[in-house]
Amino acid sequence: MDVDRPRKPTLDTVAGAVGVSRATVSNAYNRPDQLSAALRERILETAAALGYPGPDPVARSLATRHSAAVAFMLGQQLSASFSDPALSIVLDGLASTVDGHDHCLVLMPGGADRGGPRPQTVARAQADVVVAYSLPDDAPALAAVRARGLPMVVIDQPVLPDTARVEVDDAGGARLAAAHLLELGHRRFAVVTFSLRPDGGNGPASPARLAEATFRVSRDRLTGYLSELRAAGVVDVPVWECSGSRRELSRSAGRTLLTGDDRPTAVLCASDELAFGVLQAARDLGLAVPEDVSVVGFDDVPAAEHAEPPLTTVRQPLVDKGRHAGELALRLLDGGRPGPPTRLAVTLVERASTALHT
Amino acid sequence: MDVDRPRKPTLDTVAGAVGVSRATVSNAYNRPDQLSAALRERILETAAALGYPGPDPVARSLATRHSAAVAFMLGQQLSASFSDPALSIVLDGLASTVDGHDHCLVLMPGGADRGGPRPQTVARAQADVVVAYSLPDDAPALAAVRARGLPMVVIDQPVLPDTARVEVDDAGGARLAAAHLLELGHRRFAVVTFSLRPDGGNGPASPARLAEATFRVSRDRLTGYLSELRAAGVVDVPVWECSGSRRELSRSAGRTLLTGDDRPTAVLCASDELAFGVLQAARDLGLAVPEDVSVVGFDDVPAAEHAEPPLTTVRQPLVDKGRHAGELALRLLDGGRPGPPTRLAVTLVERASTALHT
DNA sequence: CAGTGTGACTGAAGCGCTTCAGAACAGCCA
DNA sequence: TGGCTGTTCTGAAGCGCTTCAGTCACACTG
Repeated sequence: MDVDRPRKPTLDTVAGAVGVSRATVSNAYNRPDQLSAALRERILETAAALGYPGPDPVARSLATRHSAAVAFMLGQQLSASFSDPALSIVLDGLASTVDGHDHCLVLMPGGADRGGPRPQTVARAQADVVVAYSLPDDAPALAAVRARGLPMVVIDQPVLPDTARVEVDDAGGARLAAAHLLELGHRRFAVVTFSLRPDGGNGPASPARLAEATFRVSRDRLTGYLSELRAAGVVDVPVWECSGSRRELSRSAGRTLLTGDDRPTAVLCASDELAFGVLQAARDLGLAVPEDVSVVGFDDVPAAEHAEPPLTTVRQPLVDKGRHAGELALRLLDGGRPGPPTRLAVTLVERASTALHT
Repeated sequence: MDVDRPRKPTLDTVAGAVGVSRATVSNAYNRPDQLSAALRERILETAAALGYPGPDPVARSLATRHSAAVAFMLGQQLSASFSDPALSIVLDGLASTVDGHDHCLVLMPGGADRGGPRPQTVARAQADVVVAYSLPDDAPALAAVRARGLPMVVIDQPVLPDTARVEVDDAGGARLAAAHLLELGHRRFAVVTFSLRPDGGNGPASPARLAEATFRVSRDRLTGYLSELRAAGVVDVPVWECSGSRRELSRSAGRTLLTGDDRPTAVLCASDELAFGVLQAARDLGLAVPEDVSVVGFDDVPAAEHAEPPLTTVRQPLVDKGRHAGELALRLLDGGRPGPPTRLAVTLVERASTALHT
């Protein structure tokens, strides 16, 4: 039955039909200036008539030695993105930049091997540059990229030799937020963070665990918060680690943290999403925000503005982050050198979830 | 300067170093049973020593004529996923299925050309099966897949000849929800939906516009709601179209819809996310849910259970949807035929956002 | 000892394309 | 007419791998 199924047309088929060489047909697609307009027209028409969909991308990649694709490695499951708007926004910025230059995006979700994608997955990906987003420092996927000799740009991650980097001053931003609260007169704090390590830990985090954090973002924000507080003489601040970034997790964290007489008057969260959960917890407990407790987030996702009350938070330029990463990737693709890290600015956005401690 | 940079090692390099044929090295990676364990060991060691990262994926794809990748086409921007948890969950199900079989996921976000990815992007994607998710019926990307002769599985979309399909009974689910409300005694309704067409329309939707909807999901859910109501004699139900699925959009829709003396006593939403906005709007207006107004959603995303009040909604198996699509894609990849559509069941989940109309 | 497997390895074709050095030819100027 | 410059098209090499029909040597049978 397969016998008389017509084979898919190739460049040769078209060349044969038109009566020109294969090179000419190739040029018709890739270098219109290399042949007369009339012939090109004829070739394209014949191709259409034969149902030839244009040069095969794989063969083209092999011949040109680049695949016109950038791979994106994640430090978490994809489903995490619905509870982590920051990820989707960054990814979107990246995708549109890359797509605008006719490159594809190969997605490699993490969560498998120490937080990152499996090395095997990396080895088989058809891409010639990869961008890594918030992987744990020790993810094997990182080494796999190395092994393939692919250029890499990292976002929200520690310095790796010979990679392009876009980074955000997480620690500085966190310090801004802590300083703000300190200025408002707060002295009793709590901190809520997302994962420190990809092991599902959930609950109060010991100093030992803090020291062992492998997710750079959690580590930096946390360090920023705690160091600013310590500088002001505030120590022994309880830190609660959520195993993910879903607000339900921080909601129950909040309910524990905000119970008791010596409850904190201010809660510093590692992300807006976590802050939303804490806001919820306060409501659950009948506490008013910001009258009874101040809450700050981090990221300034679109929903922060519409929260109740509108959330004071540290804004980081999420779309730019993705876009920049995309541009760096494109540059590396063109043989550019990594260059110094791009550092994006963060700012404190004061809204209604923080107030003077009375 | 480039002159003495060592070229990347290839299969040949390794073969030469070990003193065997290229075929044997290839076998070492792909068919361990074709050579002695000792030789294989030696080959792998030499490869490691030379820094050979394993067979080049592109070359391998060309030779084997399949790329071990599945492409995923979206009917919207990627950033939509943070306001559309359903998308992330489906995508996650798909990604993990596909990755579990050592296949990559090539992402092609939409929003560009009549809602879908650009045909050009499709033409260049290195994948040998594509999954289309909620594209408008007339997206050019669909034709581009056709032209390449790639097998396709569609999710949430109308029947296309010769494609595998996973579908959900959207209309039936919607009818369930409407019937539930009818049973509770409601007679004054409003419907809030997301986009009917990818043109950014936002506001009350005329019957003409309803008739022209190109997003199948919106169309079916809407039709389900309205037909069930009509069957009960309820007509002239106002429909509000939001230009996206963000809850801020439905929040303002809700504020308009729920104002006035003859305001609806029940609001049917095309998704949970939209329902959350309506819940918010009711709160804004000082209306109690479900006492003053009942609200139902659609999807049953994780947050529905934690909403205030917990949301009555139509549950569809989101993870299964992605997983099934992934499995179908893998089957098509293996040369399987499309087969009849997989239809997933929906159920009504009654929670606290709906009550008797008193 | 011829005959027959069998396991281990190889040669060469081929996947569908790009690219580059050149061939062929026309037009132009002196 | 002869040399030159351009334009248009071609031949062939090569991208890095898989695969399949063998070849070869070696043991095992009767």
